[in-house]
Amino acid sequence: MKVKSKSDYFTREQEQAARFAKALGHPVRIAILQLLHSQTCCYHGDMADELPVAKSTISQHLNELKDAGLIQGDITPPTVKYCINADNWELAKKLFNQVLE
Amino acid sequence: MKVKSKSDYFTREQEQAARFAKALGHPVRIAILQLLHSQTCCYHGDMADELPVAKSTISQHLNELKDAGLIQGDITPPTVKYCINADNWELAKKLFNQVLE
DNA sequence: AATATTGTTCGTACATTTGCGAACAATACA
DNA sequence: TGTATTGTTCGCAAATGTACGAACAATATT
Repeated sequence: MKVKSKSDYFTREQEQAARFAKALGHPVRIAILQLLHSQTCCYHGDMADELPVAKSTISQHLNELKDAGLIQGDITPPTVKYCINADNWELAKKLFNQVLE
Repeated sequence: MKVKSKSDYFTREQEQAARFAKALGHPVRIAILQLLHSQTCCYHGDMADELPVAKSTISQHLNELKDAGLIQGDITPPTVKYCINADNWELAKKLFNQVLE
């Protein structure tokens, strides 16, 4: 007998808004997004120089932003150039504004 | 000898944006904000009826939203009427929009 | 083939978050 | 004074998040 799954209680918009918000919910990730947006610093290594955390930690934060769809990586070894996913960023802003109409 | 504290690496805006975002980073809390905004359901008990979590869990989520400054509670025992903190909600939206200019 | 550069993954440790039911507090009512 | 009603707090368990250095992978350079 099938019990109503938890994901049925929330709309896709609610889940998506929460997902985006969670990804933004750390100062390092906010800073990463701003660095990416400034265009002067799209490479992982450049960010590691700017931010007060280990590069492995930055890798994790980059992954979370990537999984949330807020950024995308352009791999040309040995460097990786990260960019903001403009479409999803717009979507995120739209959802946030939409939460309270 | 004073070592640079971690909070010095991020601006107040970055910290505040991350704080708001973190508070929004859960479907239940998104739903709570929307229920509050709909005005038909400002009491804790009403939310407990709508949401698929225990009332004690809702209490925790309400506290997190309150601590983040996104809502405020109007206590008239035995009920508590929660309302959105409009000023901070505006600030949050402003900060989110401001993150990427 | 060695070496250097860039970034990810792994292993570990610790803190925070999420969730529940039980117990508690505070008021209103019988 | 019982007894509902409404929410919060407590105690616990499990999951997730944060952070680091070491090890690894992939390429470019010597």
